Parts: sequence; structure tokens; C-alpha cells
Amino acid sequence: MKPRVRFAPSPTGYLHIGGARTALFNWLYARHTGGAFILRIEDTDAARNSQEAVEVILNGLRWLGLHWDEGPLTADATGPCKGDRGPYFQSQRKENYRRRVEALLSRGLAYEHEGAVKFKMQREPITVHDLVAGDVVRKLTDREEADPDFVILRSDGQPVFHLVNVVDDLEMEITHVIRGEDHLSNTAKHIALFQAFGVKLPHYAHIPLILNPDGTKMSKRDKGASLANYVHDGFLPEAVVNYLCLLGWSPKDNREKLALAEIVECFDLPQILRHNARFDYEKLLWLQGEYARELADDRFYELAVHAFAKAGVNTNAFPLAYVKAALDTCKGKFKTFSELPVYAGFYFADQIEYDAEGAKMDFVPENKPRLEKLRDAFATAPTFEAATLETALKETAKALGVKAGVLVHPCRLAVTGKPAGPSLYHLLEVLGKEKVLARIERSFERFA
RNA sequence: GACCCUAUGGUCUAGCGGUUAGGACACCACCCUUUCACGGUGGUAGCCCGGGUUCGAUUCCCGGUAGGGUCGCCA
Repeated sequence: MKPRVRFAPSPTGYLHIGGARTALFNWLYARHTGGAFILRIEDTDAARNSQEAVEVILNGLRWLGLHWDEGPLTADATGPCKGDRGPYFQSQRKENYRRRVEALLSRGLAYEHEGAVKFKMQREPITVHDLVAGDVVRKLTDREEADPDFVILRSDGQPVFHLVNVVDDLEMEITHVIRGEDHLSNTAKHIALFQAFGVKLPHYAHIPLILNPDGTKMSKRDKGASLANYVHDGFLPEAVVNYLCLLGWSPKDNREKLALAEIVECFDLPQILRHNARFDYEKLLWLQGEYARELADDRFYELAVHAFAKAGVNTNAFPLAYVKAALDTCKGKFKTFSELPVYAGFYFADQIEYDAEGAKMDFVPENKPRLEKLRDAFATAPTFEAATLETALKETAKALGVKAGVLVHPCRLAVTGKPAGPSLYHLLEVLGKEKVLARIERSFERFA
């Protein structure tokens, strides 16, 4: 039988980066083995679940490219799903849980207590045969020693996580439960439940957690815990996916930047590390830069235009050729797309602000006559192309007896307002003679 | 408090009894370069501690310490 794995998030309104990795590892295992990846929404807690919250999860998985073989097609719990083991929303499976509780009750494996139903848990240690952690013998804690039984149906009739999770996994015929290590201790309860239902256990693989850079638990409040964060900051899904794979897993041959197809090829459960990993934003940024540099032109333009639009800059107000030429000077020079509007905003702004530090350094009295000379050279250059402008600048520098850099810096600041940016000669060409000369002219009033 | 998992440079990792402990990110220096970035070269930095086992432990065992997880009518 082909493996059947599932990602079973609770719609809380955001997709945790650790949850995203759990989904990814499930997806990778399914693709590696030719099995099925199932998405199940654990929305038993009606009070805090909403359709929008489900939307966040669906969108997150879609953004990452983790398409599911079975599960919801929309965020509507009563809406259409694909797969024949549905419903895939727990809120729609009440009847299944009720039947299962009845069965346990009638066989004396559960009992009513203060209006709730509790499962009779065994006191003997339970061994979890975990594909990642190995054999784990789980003994009762002191509190469980006092009362090992646990609630499976609340007094208001709502089923509890442990029950629904197990019922769904067995009814959906899940073969491998790949989930966060935070569930390892709970697994004993789940195993007892599976046995009570008289069915074969799924294989378990508990993957380590992702921690904050300081080693503490990454919770909703932490910056960087939400996947939406990376989407918002203009990361590329392929970079995030690649990075997530490297947290707790490695191909063991020193490769780090890997295409998804390569990862699918060599991914497997036993090679997953057993210890938690800290999230290294800098390394993610590095991968992001790697992927951003080799983006296909069309996708690059699309993402760039979108980034500008989000920053309130409508690049469509400019000629398409101008926009493309401008963006071409930026490709490979920034990492996340959220940097772009600041990096290249001068192409699309009427008024430019001068960087304070740069102005102090470059808009000094002795530079004014130099910049005037440069302006004249640009004005009389035979063409306004990068190569011509470079020649003009270098000849001007030579005539003035200074290094090229002495002209380059004030010129860049005058034209872009920034001390760093795209190749100067190329950006001058893109901006065009009129804007360049006007901006240089305007900068003169700023010289000390 | 009890139970469970884990421990290689700052971070992610390779290693599975004998290695000059390898790679990547970050950092530093230099080169390239009009800036920034990229690229190139070199460098700083590591086996948590204590006992065993062994001719020999980063590697195996035990203990400690530290970090993480779980013990809920949350999931």
C-alpha cells in the first residue's frame, strides 16, 4: 500500500513556520514514495475557527507549492473537497466521532464522568517506535499516575483533539504520522486509542522543532514565526522551501542549494535530525539572494512590479521599456523584493531625498565645480549610453586630475539620492539625459 | 514536580572508534569593481562537563549540566 500522510493544522489565523515545515516534510515524503498527501482541517474548536483562518492555511500551502492530493478545495467547511475519505474538516465529522465514542463506551473502554467521557488509559509504559526518535518508552508522569484516564468528549459534547486525531487518521487510513516533536509525549495516548479501536498503528515520525535564534520556543508572538511574514517581506517560496528543508535534514553531501526535485529524490524519514534547530534568518536571506539572482525575467518583472505597487508606486504610469530597463539594472543586487522600492525608487519618483550621510560626504564645496564639469560633459556627450557616459566621466576626472570615484559618488547621490545602488552608468542611461541633467542641476542648491 | 527528546565553531550541518574534525551562512582581511551586490583568495572560531568501556573516544555506556517538549473538558 502506498503511504498516506497528512498535514492536520488547526485554523488559528496564521501558519506557523514550523507547521509549514511539517507540511513540507509530509509532502516530501508523499512525493518521494509516490504516496498521497492529505490536508485535514482540525476545526473542532468552533469558537476560534473561521473561514478566513482556513484561508490563511490554504494560501500558505499554495504559496509554498505544497499541493494536496486529498482535502478541501475551498476554505468553506461545507464546501467541495477532493478525495474519497472526507469530509476533510473535523467540524463535519461529528457523527464519526460520536459513533466511535459510543463504541468505546459500549465496550467499557471509556466511561462518563461529570458529563464528559473519559478514556480508560493503561498504566503500563507504552513504547513508541518512532522513525526519527527511535524507540521511546513513555511512562506515566506523576499527575497521570494519579489519574491516567483522559477526556475524549467534553461535557458540552465536543470531542477532544486526541480522539478526533486518532479517529480521522484511522478512517483516512493514514500510514505515516509525520508531525512536530511536541506530540511525541502525546503519542502514547494515541497508540492506546488505536489499540482500543482494534486497528493497526500508523508509523510515527516526530520531527524536531524550529526555535528562535536565541534557542527559545518560537511562538505566535515571535517575529518570524508566521509564514505570512516571509510572503509579505518578498521572499521567494523556493528559497523558503529550500531553507526549511535544511533545518533538521541534509542530503549529507554538502549540497545546500537544492532544487525541489532533487530534494524529493533523496528525502527520507530516517535521516531527519533529532535535535531542534534555530531559525537563521541570515542564511535564509542568502538562499533568497541566490534564487532571486537567477529568476526568469518575466517572473522577476512581475514580482518587482508587485513590490512597487505594494509600496504605493504605480510603475504602469511609465513606459514598459523604461520599467524593464530600470529593473534590469537591479536584478541580482537585492535579496528580498520588499527592498526594491527603496533600492530603485529613484527611477519612479519626481522628487528624490538625499541620504544625509552621503550628502555630508559628497555635497562639499570642492565637489560643486567638479559636478558642473561632469554635467557639461554629459550634456555634450555624443550619445546618452552607459559606455559613452563612462568615457565622459573618466575623461572629466582625468582633466580635473582626480580619480573617477571623486565624481562618481556625488553624481550618484545627486541623481539617485543614495550612496549605493545599481551600476551608475547604466542607471544614467535608463534615466535619460533630461532627468539626469535636471537632477544634477537641482543638487547644486544642496552644496554646503 | 514527573515523564520524554536532544547536545560538533555564533548559526545550520557532515562525521557513525584511529580524520590536519569537512561544508555552508555570518564575521574579518585582501583581490575584482564607479557604489552596492556578485565572484575569487585567505583567516578567526567547534566536538557541554565528569566518569567508564577500549590500545585508542567527537563517535559506545552511565551520570551531571544545559536547552526543548509533554503531563488541559487547547490543538
